[in-house]
Amino acid sequence: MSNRKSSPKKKQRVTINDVARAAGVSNATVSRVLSEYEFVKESTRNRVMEAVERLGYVPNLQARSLASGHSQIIGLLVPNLDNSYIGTITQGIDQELAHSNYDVMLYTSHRHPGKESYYVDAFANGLTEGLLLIAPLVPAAYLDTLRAQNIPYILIDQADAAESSNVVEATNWQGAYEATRYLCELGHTRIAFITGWLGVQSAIDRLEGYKAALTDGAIPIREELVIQGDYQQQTGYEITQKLLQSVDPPPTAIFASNDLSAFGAMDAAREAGLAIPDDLSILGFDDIPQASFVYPKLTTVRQPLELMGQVAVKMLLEQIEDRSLPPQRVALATQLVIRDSCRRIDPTE
Amino acid sequence: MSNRKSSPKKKQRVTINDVARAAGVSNATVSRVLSEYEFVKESTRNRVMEAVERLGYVPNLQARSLASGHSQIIGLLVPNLDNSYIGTITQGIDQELAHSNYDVMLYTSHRHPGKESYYVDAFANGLTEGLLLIAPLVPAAYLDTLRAQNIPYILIDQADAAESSNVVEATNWQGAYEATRYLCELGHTRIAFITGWLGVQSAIDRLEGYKAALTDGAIPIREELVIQGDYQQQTGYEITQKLLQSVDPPPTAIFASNDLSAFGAMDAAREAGLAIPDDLSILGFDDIPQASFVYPKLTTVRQPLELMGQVAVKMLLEQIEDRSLPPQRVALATQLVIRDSCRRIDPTE
DNA sequence: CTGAAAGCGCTAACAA
DNA sequence: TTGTTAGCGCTTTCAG
Repeated sequence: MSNRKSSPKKKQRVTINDVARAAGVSNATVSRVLSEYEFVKESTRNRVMEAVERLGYVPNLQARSLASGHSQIIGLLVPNLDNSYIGTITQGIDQELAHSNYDVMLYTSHRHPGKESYYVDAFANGLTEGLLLIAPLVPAAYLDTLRAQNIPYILIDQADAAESSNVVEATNWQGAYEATRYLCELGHTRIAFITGWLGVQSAIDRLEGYKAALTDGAIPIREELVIQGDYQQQTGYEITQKLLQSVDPPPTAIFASNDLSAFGAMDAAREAGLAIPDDLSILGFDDIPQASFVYPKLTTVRQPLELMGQVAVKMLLEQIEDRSLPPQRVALATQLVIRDSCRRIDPTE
Repeated sequence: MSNRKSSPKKKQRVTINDVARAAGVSNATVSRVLSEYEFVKESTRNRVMEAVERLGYVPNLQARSLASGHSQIIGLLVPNLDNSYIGTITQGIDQELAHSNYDVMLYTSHRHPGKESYYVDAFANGLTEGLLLIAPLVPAAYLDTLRAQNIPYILIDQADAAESSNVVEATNWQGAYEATRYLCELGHTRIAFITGWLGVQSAIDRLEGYKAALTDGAIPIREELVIQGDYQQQTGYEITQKLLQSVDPPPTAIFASNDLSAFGAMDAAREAGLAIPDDLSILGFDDIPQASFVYPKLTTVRQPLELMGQVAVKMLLEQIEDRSLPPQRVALATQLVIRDSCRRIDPTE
């Protein structure tokens, strides 16, 4: 008989009822103690905590969410994870989350390329209380459903047309304007521009900033110097190769829409036998960590990536708490970081 | 009366019962259809699917896991996300996961530094069916509990002493040996070594490989050339600065335990006015994407990071399916990738 | 081949 | 201050 209850092999999970029994209270009381409900007698609380301790009880999350309607989980949708642009933003997200009780589900959009509906389902399944979308993604594929399901979401570094989206971005236009301006002031007149993926607004804004600065500097915009990229290093490399071969006279400066593209450009330039910045100035956008570690150190427009992540989390949690909050858009200031990849040239060159 | 049911504002979620009612069957039947149970009459199945479609029904994940005991979620625990070492592994994880029905929860160990217990709870809460741990982490803090809870886990790029751990790693010893050997063959005799964080076995293995190669090359091991690092770029930078100042005669080559440290070393060397590889050869470990984009391109020991991620997922899913599987350890081959950061020197130099 | 019914572990009124 | 009682939405016997 006695060996019945001593069987330790029962790997059954400890439930709230076990704790309740052990503490001689009802499960409701245990629940109250665990959710830090105020009106529980000190002694009862102690008894419960002791039992929790002793049994090694850990609440079951799905049961809790099912009953309460809150999962305390947010989703993070990213195109991929192989560059530190995303990584840095995520760092910020993470920091902010440390102050909260939320955890994060990771969704990568390339896991099911073209299967946006898969994700839409995943978001709608109730697991996730809100969503952080980091650019560059094709938001249109998700956003309608998200709105229909009334799931709060924040777009990071990419605006969309709908008024109802929350977005955290940087002052892309201004950043690009200022950077281009800087290049002009260094005497450059043949400034090529490698765009980002033009499916997102931020890429368009950067392009517009570039154009505006040229116009203000009385430099004609030459379409053959504006090439469509996609934020990938490899593409930056290929574009630059082509640019250097086919445009005559060649540009004296290249402004890339993100640092990764700029790295690609540097590489192509070097392969073409051009010294940076002596033969060619290169300027990036983002200021990811490697920007200060490549050689020469990359002059770039800093986006406050970490801060963007933090702000996004803050906004999202607010929206989750109070669904009636009006949508917000915040644009954080960019800053030109002058390092070693651009040099002054004689205008007559 | 009629306006009662036309009220479209009821933002209540569509449940399985709604579908059942709409299709004129029981919820059990809907469940069967959705879980692709074989023995459902064709016509019934169609009716159900039609209703699912029409109502836009998406199953609630927590309810499903609660009832079934399976969440179809695995956890990914990483130290951080700001470098592409983790990113590349994650890429592999992701690819493999694309074939499965599992999603991933992301836990970063620096979110709650020192609060390992927080994570242990998070893992034990039933949300996660298994765990992928990417180095460098302090596994001891988790593993006991994981084992006690019988949660399957895989250590990536870090072994631990316990026989019972599943691990996916690379041939660290051999990789380091071969690389050091290469440096010797280039004529180097003063080869400094920047270790990784010695809390993980892989870092120790690399150190041992380095030492063994020196010994085999009849080169004495000089302790002042072996400096303890931690896999961070910044640390690699600081160590190299010190190394170049304080050791006389200075090393002619530096072998860093990971690429990030190697980048730091390159930077310090350059600041000290040394040309790479002319004045100093530098060799890394990992072959993260940037390795081929820094200047000069980094010679390094390639770890099959993506593959490691894929294999880890495969192993984990197997373990989840069948908890009784014996623990496995697989070591994937490394490969020396010779690029431009090392050069032959005259032994008399 | 399908339905009824009993939970999974927890929360949240409602009583007491 | 605490217990009782319904569920949350789904899966899974067990009958039929």
